[in-house]
Amino acid sequence: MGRAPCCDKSKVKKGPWSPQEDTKLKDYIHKNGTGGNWIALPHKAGLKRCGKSCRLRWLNYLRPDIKHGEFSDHEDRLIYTLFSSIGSRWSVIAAQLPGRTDNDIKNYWNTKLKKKIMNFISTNHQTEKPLHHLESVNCPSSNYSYPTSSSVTAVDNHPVLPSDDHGYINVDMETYRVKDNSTLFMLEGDAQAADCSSNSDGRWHHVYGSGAFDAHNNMGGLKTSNSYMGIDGNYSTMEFSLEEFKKLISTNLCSSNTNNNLNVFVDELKAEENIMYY
DNA sequence: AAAATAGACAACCGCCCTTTT
DNA sequence: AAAAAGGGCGGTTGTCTATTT
Repeated sequence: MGRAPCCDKSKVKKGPWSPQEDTKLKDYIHKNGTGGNWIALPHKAGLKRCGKSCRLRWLNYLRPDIKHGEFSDHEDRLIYTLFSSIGSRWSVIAAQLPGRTDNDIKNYWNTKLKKKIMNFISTNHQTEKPLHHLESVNCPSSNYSYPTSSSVTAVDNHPVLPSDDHGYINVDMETYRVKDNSTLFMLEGDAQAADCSSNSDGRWHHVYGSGAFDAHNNMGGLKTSNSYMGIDGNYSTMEFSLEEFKKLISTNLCSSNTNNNLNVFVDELKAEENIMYY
């Protein structure tokens, strides 16, 4: 037996909201707030709607701080970066984009952004770089969990990076060769993170902390145990060769300390051995 | 011009988790 | 401690509009 429905569906209006209904809901909430009970709200507000429907309408559309309109390139990159690392946890992603709702982002991803990115990866134009660098992102919470190989799927012919049961990717660096200087790697840990990019001569530089959330100290900034990472958003820039870079990663992955485990994602690989973490 | 199809996004459903009783 | 209720979330569907046939 399933759980009882939250309201009598036969007495409740469904489908698109009319402007009159919107006004009623807005007026009621402006005067009284939500009262901490969405189920009781429609009756009090004189709406023949399910409480959940009212909640959704308010949170996704009527709320005054909602941002409507086009997504910026910055937002595109942020969504892509977060989706690459945590998958379709839209509410977590939305929390990083002020004014955007999970529903909005989900719709945007499914209808536009995914195609845009797939198109970019498959056509692989040197001159076109809609997502040409990764955003620095904060780890959303202390119980940040990574998708494991069982929860990720290959897109087209792009293989999926293997990961262990804890979601940490087993990096076989031999698999990933830098074909040109536009290849990007992103490192991310549960309490600290680093971005890497390469400069024109193909050497790695800008290995820096991204101001990740430190779950253990409950504050921004990075652990200082790794000298190449910046502290409190102050990036310390060092140059790394690819070999040094590989060593850096393997050192961290070998650590038994969770804080030092790094998760590796590959973005925008432009070689025939393209790898997509999805 | 009309019908069919595709695109966009609002809205719903059902499940899960947390809080309350 | 257990059951019920409420809230939150992600997947999916429904509806409206734009574009193509």
